[in-house]
Amino acid sequence: MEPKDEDAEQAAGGGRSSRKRAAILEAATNVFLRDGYLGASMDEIAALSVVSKQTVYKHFSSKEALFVEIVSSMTDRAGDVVRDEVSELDECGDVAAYLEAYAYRQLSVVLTPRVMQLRRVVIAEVGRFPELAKVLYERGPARAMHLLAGLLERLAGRGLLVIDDYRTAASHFNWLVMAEPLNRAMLVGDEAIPKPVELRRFASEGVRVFLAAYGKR
Amino acid sequence: MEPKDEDAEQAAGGGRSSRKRAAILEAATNVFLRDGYLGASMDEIAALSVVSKQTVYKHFSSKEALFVEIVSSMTDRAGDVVRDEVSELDECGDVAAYLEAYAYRQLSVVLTPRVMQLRRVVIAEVGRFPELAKVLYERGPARAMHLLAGLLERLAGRGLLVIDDYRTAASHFNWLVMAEPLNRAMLVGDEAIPKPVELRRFASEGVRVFLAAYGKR
DNA sequence: TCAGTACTAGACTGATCAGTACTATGCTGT
DNA sequence: ACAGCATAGTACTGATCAGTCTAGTACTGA
Repeated sequence: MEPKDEDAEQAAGGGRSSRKRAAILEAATNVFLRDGYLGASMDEIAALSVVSKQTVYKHFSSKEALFVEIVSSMTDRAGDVVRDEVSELDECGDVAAYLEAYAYRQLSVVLTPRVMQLRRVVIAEVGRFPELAKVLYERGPARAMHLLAGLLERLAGRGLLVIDDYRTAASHFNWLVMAEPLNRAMLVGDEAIPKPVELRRFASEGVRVFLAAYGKR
Repeated sequence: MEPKDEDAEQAAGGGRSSRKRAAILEAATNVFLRDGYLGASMDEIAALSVVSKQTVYKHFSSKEALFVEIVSSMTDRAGDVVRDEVSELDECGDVAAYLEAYAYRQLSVVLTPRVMQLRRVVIAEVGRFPELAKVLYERGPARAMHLLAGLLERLAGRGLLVIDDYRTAASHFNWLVMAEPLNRAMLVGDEAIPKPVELRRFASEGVRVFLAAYGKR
C-alpha cells in the first residue's frame, strides 16, 4: 500500500528514509543556526535527529554538503515568502497606504529570529562559502529590490510616482524602511527585533520620506 | 638610556615586552579577521608573531581575552576616525555639498576590507560574545548617528533643514547613503566594495532624497 | 515469507587545538 | 658584569571532531 497517512505524523511524507532525512535536516538547521558552521557538531546533529551518524552520512556526503543544503533551502523558502506576500497586496488608490503595507510585510518577513540568524551564519562564512552568501544576497535583498523596482515602475506608469531610476528608488525604499531595525538587530541580538507596532512606525516613516522624494509633485 | 628611536622600527615603542605584545596583536588581528574566532588557531598566531606560544599566554590570558582585546581596540579606533573626520568638515553655506562630503567620508571609512571583515567576524559571534557586538553597534553606527543627529540639529537651527525627530532623520540619512553598498558588500564580499567614484554617487543620490524630505521648503 | 536495503550502536582513526610544563637561552637595568 | 625576568622551543595533556568501519537489527516491498 502506498504511504498516504504517515505524513500527518511528520512533516515529510514518503518512506522511512525520507522521514529520517527530514529529521536530520530539521536538527541540523537548528544546530547550524545556533552554533554556526564550525561550532556545529555532526555528532550532536545525529543525536538530535535520533539517527545514527552513519545515516547522516548516507544522506549527506559531508558537513559542508549538509550546510549548503540547509542554507540554500532556507534561502529559497524565505525568498518565496517575500514574493508571495507581495502578490497578495492589491494596488488600490492610496499609494502611501499601499507602500506602507508593502514595507510592513517585508519587515515582518525579514525581522524574524530565524532569518536574522541565517543572515549571521551566512555572513560569518563569507570567506569559506562565498557562493552561498552571494546566493543569499541574490535571493534575498536583490530579489526583493528587483520585485520592488517593477512595482514602482507600475506605480510611476500610472502617474502616482516620479522616478527616473527604478533600481535606485527601490534601494532607497528598501533601506529607508529596513536598514535601521535590521542592522541594529544584527548586532544587538534578537531581543532587539522590534515589536509589530514599532515595525509599523518604521514602515510609515520610511514611506513618508520616500514619497517626499519620489511622490507625485 | 630611554628608548626613543626604536618605535620607528615597530609601531609600539617601549621595551621588548611591548614590542612582542604589539606583534602578537597585529598577527592575531590578521588571523581573527581572516578565520573568525573558532577558525583562528593560537599556534598560528604565535608563529606569525614570531613569538613562542608561552609568550602569547603571558600577555593574554586566553583566546577569548585576545579576541575581545582586538575587537574592542579596532572598534574604538574606527569609531574615533569617524568622529575626527566629521570635525574636519566646515559648515559652509551649501547644505547639499556639506552633506555629500559628510556622506562620502562615512562611506570611505566604513567600506574598507578591514572594517567589513570586522563586522562579519563580530556578527558571526553575536551568540558567543553578545557584549562585543553591542559595543560595536554603540561605537559604530549608533555613535555615528548620534553625532549626525547633533549636526542635523545645528543645520535645522540655522533654518537649512526642517526636521521634527533628529534621531529618525539621522538614521534615514545614514542608511540612505550607506545601506545599499554596505549590505551588498557584507554578503557578496570585499570585491563588491564600490570604487570612490561609485561612493560619490551613493552619497549624492542619498543626499538628494534626504533633502527632498528634510530640506528647506 | 523472504531478500535486500536502511538503520543502529559504538568503537576507532587521524587530526586539530587550547592551554600547560619545563628547560635552556637571551635580554635588560643597575 | 651580574641578577632576574622574559622568551624560545618543544613536548605534552585532554578534549573535540569529521569521517569510517563493523557487525548486528529493523524495516520494506514483492
